[in-house]
Amino acid sequence: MKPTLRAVAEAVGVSRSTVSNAYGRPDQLSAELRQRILDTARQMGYPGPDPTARSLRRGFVGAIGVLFTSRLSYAFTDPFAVQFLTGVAEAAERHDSNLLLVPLPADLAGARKAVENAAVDGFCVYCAGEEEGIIDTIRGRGLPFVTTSSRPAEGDRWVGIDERAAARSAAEHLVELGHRRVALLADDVLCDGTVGRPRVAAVTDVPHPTTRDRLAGFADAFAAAGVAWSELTVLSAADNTRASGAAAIRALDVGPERCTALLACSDVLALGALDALRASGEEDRSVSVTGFDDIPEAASAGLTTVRQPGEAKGRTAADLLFDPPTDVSAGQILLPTTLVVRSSSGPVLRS
Amino acid sequence: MKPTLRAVAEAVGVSRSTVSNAYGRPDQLSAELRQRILDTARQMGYPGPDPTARSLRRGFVGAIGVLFTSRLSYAFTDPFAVQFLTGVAEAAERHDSNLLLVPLPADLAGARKAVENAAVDGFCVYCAGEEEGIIDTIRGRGLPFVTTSSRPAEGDRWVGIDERAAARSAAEHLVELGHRRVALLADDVLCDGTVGRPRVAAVTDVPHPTTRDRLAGFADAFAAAGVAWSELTVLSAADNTRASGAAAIRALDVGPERCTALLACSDVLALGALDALRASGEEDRSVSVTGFDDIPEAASAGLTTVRQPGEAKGRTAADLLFDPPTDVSAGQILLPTTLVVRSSSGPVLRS
DNA sequence: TTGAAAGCGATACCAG
DNA sequence: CTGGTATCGCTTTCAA
Repeated sequence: MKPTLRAVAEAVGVSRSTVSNAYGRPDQLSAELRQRILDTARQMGYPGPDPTARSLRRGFVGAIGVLFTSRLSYAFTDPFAVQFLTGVAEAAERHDSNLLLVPLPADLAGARKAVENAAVDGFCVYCAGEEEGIIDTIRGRGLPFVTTSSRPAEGDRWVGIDERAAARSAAEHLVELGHRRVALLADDVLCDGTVGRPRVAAVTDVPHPTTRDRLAGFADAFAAAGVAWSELTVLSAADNTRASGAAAIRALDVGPERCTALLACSDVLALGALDALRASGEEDRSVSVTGFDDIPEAASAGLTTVRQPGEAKGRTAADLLFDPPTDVSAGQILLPTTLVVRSSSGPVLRS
Repeated sequence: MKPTLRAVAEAVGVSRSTVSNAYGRPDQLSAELRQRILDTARQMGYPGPDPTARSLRRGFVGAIGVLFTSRLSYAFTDPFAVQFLTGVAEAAERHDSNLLLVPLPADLAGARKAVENAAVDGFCVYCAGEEEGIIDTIRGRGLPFVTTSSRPAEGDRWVGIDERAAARSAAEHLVELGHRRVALLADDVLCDGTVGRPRVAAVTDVPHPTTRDRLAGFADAFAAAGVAWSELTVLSAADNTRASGAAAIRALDVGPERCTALLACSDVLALGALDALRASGEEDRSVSVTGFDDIPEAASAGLTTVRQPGEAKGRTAADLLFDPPTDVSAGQILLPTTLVVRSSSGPVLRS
C-alpha cells in the first residue's frame, strides 16, 4: 500500500493539517518545516495528496466533460467533431482543466447514468439527438453546462449557428444554378434506423433538431423557387460517416435522370456521396453536391459547402462554461457561417 | 444545496446502506423498498450517488488518462494522434470507462503535477519526449500504465513498432530508386527549438527517442549504400505540423541541385514539405518525398509512407491497461509496419 | 505557526 | 433482507 498523508504526518511528527498545507499552501508554514515534510514524504514514497479525496473535500474536480452521442470512437470519426474538441481543449488548458470524454449510450437510461457518474465540474454538450433528458440530468446534478444544439432553452448557455439560414444559403446557391430536382441527404433522418429513402411527410416530422433545421433550410430555398417538400427526395444514411454517405447514394439511382443535385447535411456524407457517384461512373459534376461544416478534406475535394467555425465553437463553449457571463443575454452566442463555393457544384447539365 | 444520500435515508426512514444498495446493488433489497427509495429520492431532487465520493470509497475511478506532450490542442492537430485516440476510446468504451485527456506542461515539475492530480485508474502514455520523469511519477502513484515510446523498460507494458526498421524500409526504397543526396526532416530535432538545419554530429545526439530511432533507420539504409551520416542533410521543423513542415523546407533551398529526395519523420511534415515544394514551383516528383504513419490524407496526396496501425496501437494499449497480461512477456506487443509506395517517390530525375 | 476536530458523501462488512 | 459502524484520504475552520 502507498502511504497516506496521515502516515507522513506521523513520521514527521506533525499534524495532518500541516502536511496538507505543505502541499497546498506553502505560505502557511515555515519553508524549513515544509522542506522537511516534503523530503520525508518523498523518501516514504508518498505520491502527494490523492486527487479523488482532494476533489471530494474541495468540492471541485478540475475537469470538464464533453458529452457525445453514441460511440466515443465516432467522436473522432467526424473531422468536424475533432475541430470542436480542439477548441474545447484549448480553452480547458487555459483554465488548467482536464477534459473528460463521455460517450453516451443510445438508451436514455444508460445516458443518464453516464452523466450521473462523470466526475466533472461541468459539461459541454456536443451530442446531438435526445438532449432533453440528458440536460435534465445535468441540471439535476446542479452542474453548469453549455449546449450547442439548435434550440437552446431560455437562460441556458449556448453557442451555435443559425442552422436553418445556413442550410438555406447552400440550397439557394443550387437554385440559382438552375437545380430543381434535388435530393437531400442526412444521417438517420427518422432516428429509427431507416436507411435509404424514408417517408417523411413533412420536415417537422424529423426528430433530430439539427437535422430538422438543416433540412428545413434546404426546403425553404426550394419552396421559394416553387418546389414543394413533396417533390424533394430525402435520403437517409445509416450514420454520419463517409462510407454510409456513399452507401446511401449507391442504394438509389441518383443519376442525372433522377436528380441534378444533392444537398448533404454534413461534409462527411457529401464526400461519401461524391465517392459513390464517381465509383458509379457518373461524370464529374453531372450531379452537383454540397456539404456542411467545411472540414479540411472538403477543400481538397473541391466540395461546395457551408462553413461553420468548429474550433471557435468549441473554444467559445468551454469559455462560456468557465466564465459564466454576468449578463444572461451574453450567454447565448451565435456564430457566423459562410457559403464556400468550390467545384462540386455547377449549373444543371442538359443531356 | 443538493440533498445527499443521508438525507434520502432519513426521509425514507431507512439506513444509509440501504439507500446505497438501492442504487448500486438492486439485489440486496426488496424491489418494493427499492422503488420507494428511488421515488422519494427523485422527488427530493437527489441526483444519485456522488461520483467523487463513490470513487474515493471504492478506490476506483472509472476513467483512464491519456498523456500528451505539450499543448492539449495539439493532440488533435496530428491525424495520427487522432487515430491512436480513436483506438483508446474504443477500448475504454468496451470497458465502461471514460477517457481523461491530460496535457503535460513542458516543464517536468508541471508535468509531474499534472500526473499527480489526474483522477484516473491508469495511464496510456502517448506523449513523446522526456518520459522518464513522467513514468516515474506514475509509478510513484502506484498506477498501471502502458507506454508507446520506442524504448520500453523491462517489465513495463508496451505497444509499439520497430521504429528503426520501419524508417529504414522507407530509406531503402529511395536508395533503390537511386537517391543518394537526401534530406531528413523531423520536428525539433535537438529539442532546443532550433529550426532549419541543426548541427547533429551523430544521430545518437538526437534526444527524442522516436526521432532518433527513425533518423537512425534512415541513416542505416544510406550507410549501407555508402552514404555517410555527415553527407545527409538534417532539417528541423518547429513542431509536428504541416505548416512547420512547409516552413522548414522553404527556409532552405531543397531543389534538385541540392537533394533528390526528402525523408520526413511524419506524414504531417511530409505533406507540409510537398506543399512547400509545390508552392516554390518545383515540378512534381523532381524531389521524392516520403512520410511516416500513413494518415488518411497521405493516400489522397499520393504520399509514399510507412504505415503503422494507429487505431490498433491505441486499442491494444488500452486493452493492455485493462487486462494485465498474466505472462509478463505478453506485456510488450510489437505491431507491424508496411511501406506504402505511392506517387510522391520515384527515380532520380537527371537534368 | 501549528494542531485538534469535524466533516466531504458514500460503501462494505458483518451481525441481526 | 436490513442497519450499525468504520473507514476512504484529505482539507478546513478555529483555537491555542
